[in-house]
Amino acid sequence: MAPVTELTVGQVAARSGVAVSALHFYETRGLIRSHRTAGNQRRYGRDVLRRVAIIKVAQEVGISLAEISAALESLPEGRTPTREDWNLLSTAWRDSLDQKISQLKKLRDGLTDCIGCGCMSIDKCPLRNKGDRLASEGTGARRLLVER
Amino acid sequence: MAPVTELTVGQVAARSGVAVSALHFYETRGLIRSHRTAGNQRRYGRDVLRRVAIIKVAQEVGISLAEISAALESLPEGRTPTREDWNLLSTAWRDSLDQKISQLKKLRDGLTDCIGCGCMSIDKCPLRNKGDRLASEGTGARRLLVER
DNA sequence: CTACAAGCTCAACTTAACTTGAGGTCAAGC
DNA sequence: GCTTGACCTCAAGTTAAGTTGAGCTTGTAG
Repeated sequence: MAPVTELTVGQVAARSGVAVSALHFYETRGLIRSHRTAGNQRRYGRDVLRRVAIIKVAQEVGISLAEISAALESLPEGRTPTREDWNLLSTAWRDSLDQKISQLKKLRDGLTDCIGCGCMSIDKCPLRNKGDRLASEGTGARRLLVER
Repeated sequence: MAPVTELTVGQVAARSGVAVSALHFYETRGLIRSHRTAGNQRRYGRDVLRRVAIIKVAQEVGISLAEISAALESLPEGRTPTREDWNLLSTAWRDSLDQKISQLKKLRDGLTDCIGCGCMSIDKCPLRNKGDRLASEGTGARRLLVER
């Protein structure tokens, strides 16, 4: 077979809709890999497109690069996901999405309940108390964001 | 009437579950206000607790400090929200929450549909195409995050 | 064979929302 | 009246996910 067409960064960028600088960045983070030409330029196999696609989907679902990286690395041989692997990943990610959705729903319902009550009374407000509990849990550096 | 008890930063921090440094920070951002004692220490009225409560709730809903600040400032006289104001704010924020939820749902359903298809085929995958469209929209600096 | 586009590396900048630290002041208990 | 804990200011650091720019090399089309 003729060797599969290899792609340059520019081509991958164009086809994947990700900036060249982002591809470089992903590479430093170990999310994608490339080999180099004699002239030190990157060349990618076609599988990089799938990898990048997965990265983007996962990001849209609110998964951090670190987590994505971990998920990809957890695959045997660190290979680009096959259909089977993709089943596992997407199922897991869908679950995390589900969780996030139900969290937001809880929040929305809390907000809805609070409309008109005008309470925010520190002791009684359900939304408030959530925060209080969180805060009283420790004095160390607190999380930057809501637990997801 | 005896003057309403005033609170120190430390007390506000303890009662609101927000770090002292965060309160200072909110002040520089104009989210809360304080007056000073002869010795240049901050003193807060009780209403600051409600303000901080609102800030935290809004943040949990995924609203940025900038937006919160704008919302609070949009109130006549920049006052701490009354029950009426709170109705307006929480309704608006609930709507934005609703939007976010339905966006995530769409994403989840896309993910669900894609399970097993293993496609990620750049052309056919609905999730993929979303990204592609975004990318082909311009060559300028691209958004840091998904539009919310 | 010579432009000029596309690549390369590395360092620095960006935004949000704070935290941490240094160096100095204030206040309250004993 | 002194010690200790709470405050103060201001500058710099932190994390995520990239982007931007400078200075230099490759590769390709005419």
